[in-house]
Amino acid sequence: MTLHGGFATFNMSKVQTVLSRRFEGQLGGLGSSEFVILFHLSQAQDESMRRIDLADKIGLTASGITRLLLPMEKVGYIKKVANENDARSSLVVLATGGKRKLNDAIERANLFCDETFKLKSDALKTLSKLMTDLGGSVK
Amino acid sequence: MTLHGGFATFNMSKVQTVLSRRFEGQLGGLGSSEFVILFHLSQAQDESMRRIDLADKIGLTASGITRLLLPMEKVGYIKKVANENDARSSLVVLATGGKRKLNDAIERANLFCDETFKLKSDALKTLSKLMTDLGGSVK
DNA sequence: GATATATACTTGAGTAGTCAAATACTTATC
DNA sequence: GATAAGTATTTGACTACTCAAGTATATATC
Repeated sequence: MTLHGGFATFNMSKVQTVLSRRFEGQLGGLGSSEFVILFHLSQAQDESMRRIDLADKIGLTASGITRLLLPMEKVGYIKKVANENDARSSLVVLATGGKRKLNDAIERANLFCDETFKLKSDALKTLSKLMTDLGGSVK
Repeated sequence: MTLHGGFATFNMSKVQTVLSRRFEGQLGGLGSSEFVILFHLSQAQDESMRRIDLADKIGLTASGITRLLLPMEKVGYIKKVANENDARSSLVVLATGGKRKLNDAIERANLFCDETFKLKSDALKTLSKLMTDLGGSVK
């Protein structure tokens, strides 16, 4: 049945908007995309990435990244560093302000996740795996 | 492990944005939320719903619905009908223009789904069920 | 080593929402 | 039947993006 995919995406869209709206309220003034950016930076080698790789990683466009990073640089969450090997791209580096904010947000996020997913841990494992697979293959 | 939920939602967010961006391109000028609205209207009794129920169904706020419906009424996809039983709310009714547009979009959507989910049909069934459950329980 | 093509990023203009406050009606309580 | 509290919708001001086009640099080809 071909609409399987359609229904899955309808509901995914709903779950995602509702969840991320609620999630955002728990993040201490951080947008959920900002949180994800800081998180990925913290996991990356040297806590830095090219903007384009960041965009791919989280599924936004390059221009979306530019617009999101602008205010984050102003308040000192990230820094912009020239790329020696390729002058077209600059590197985004996690700054100390961003590290502090991220750790704070992770604590809140953990509480939120515990609360939200308390009773659904089997389904959650399945979901997590599915999403990780899909997240890697979608382009 | 508490971050299970976090990772699941990160990836869900990515899958969702990427997928819905691509989906939208296949819809013949319809936004993906517009598509979902028309679809739910077509399934509803008398092809009509209260705005607030529509909002709950698809996970948007009432004001989001207001803004989305405005242009859709202008181009004749839906109509606004007073509610006899409760003058606070008006009913949204699927109009002929919307029906035509929806059928057209469903055909395209089917092609898109076949194409996108071709090789992933097991995972898809699981995903579909999971999302339907979650979509019902999330609030 | 010029020329074409591709990549990384930014910018202008627009869209699809959000939240908080305002309006208009309904329901419950006394 | 007035008054309070709740529900449905709209509006103003804002955010978080998108796409298309532009700029700057890099890479491949001849």
